[in-house]
Amino acid sequence: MVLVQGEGGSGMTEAPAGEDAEGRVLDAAEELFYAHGLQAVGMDALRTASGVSLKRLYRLFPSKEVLVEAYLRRRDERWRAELAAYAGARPAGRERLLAVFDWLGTWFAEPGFRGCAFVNSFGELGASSPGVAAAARAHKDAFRRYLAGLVAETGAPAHLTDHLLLLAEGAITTAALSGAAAPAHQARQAALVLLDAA
Amino acid sequence: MVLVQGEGGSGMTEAPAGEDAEGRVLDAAEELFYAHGLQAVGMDALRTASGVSLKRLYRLFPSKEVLVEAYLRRRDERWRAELAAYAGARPAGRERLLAVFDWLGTWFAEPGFRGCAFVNSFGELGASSPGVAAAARAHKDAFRRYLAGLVAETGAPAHLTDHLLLLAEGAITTAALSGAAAPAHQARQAALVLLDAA
DNA sequence: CGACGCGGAGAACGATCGTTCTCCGTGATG
DNA sequence: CATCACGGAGAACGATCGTTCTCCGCGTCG
Repeated sequence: MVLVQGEGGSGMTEAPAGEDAEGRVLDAAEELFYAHGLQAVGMDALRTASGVSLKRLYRLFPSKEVLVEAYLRRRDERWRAELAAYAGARPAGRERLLAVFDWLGTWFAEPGFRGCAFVNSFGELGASSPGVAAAARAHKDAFRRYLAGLVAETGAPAHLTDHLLLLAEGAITTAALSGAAAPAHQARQAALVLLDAA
Repeated sequence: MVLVQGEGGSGMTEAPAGEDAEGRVLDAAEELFYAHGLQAVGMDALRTASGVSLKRLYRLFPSKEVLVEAYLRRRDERWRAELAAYAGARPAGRERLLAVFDWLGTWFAEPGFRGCAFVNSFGELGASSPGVAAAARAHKDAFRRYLAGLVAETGAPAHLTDHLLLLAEGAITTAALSGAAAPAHQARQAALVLLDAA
């Protein structure tokens, strides 16, 4: 009967940080994994940062690899939701499509910006972890599909999607390496040229 | 007197693989670090792959970090030399500039291609190793300078350099994640549009 | 021919990591 | 009030890593 042991047992016994244990673990994972890399963050650091005991942590995520994949999944969802919310506030068409690059600019300017979490994770573990590689590919595919939708709204030919995707990816990488937000504006300018030529 | 202990002592005692110890270590480092990542490759794997004893390895490179930076330095030089040789064989101007993207296509199609070694290294250790971060920035700066020279040869405005740089970076990342060489052609098409519009 | 010193193979060392286990306090239950 | 099961803190464990040390063979030089 009581074998459920799913959440807090008898309904919300304690909730120190206004969130449940899984949420606090994922918050800590997102902050630490993104800032320091996957291998550089140990389970003990996650435990300290989240305040969730090691035992509970391993019941929620049976291995570090599972936790890493959960981190990537949630980051993908949040990242795309943020982008969609930002661009969705602009009128459909060229303006919304170009807003993607404006949003990149605000992202690049955030403190602690360190490039694309999926590119970084893929570079670090993609060769040895099929799960990480698959998560990175899924993220990029989803981003491309979103971009394709915006391109279609402008009536531009579909192949423009790939060109703009390259500009966006290049801007993310270049902003991460250089530490500047300027690549977002440069990408927007180039995108405008491609859009006008299409 | 004999305190020099620089190379082989009394002139080339043995050279199993047609190269000196430092060269063999760097060859092994380039292959293993690029294929598996920096942290995933231990000094013991380098020793086995290079055939150079641990003692000698540590005399050549006093720490793993020094070896990693030497690997990045040499990879930067070789990468740019290959690119320059390929593009330099084409007539100066638009053709040579576009040849950069052709060369990217041949690179992407190589077996074992796993993206930009500098982006991968930066994502993995850039946050904790200033040397790795500096090497990555130096590589990207050098590539940008080379591209700027080619742009200047075409008579196009200087700001085209940054736009083409974003296309190239985006192609590298996208090719790595997707495992396809197509991004090189897409980037070339987009570059042609930008070039025509300039 | 005998002593020496360099270099290689690999054991050893201390640190750290992912994962599991032990011990103890606590809160609910009869 | 006594019992018990659960969860937390953190020690323990085995593996692995970067780095150093030991031991030994072998070529060199007086």
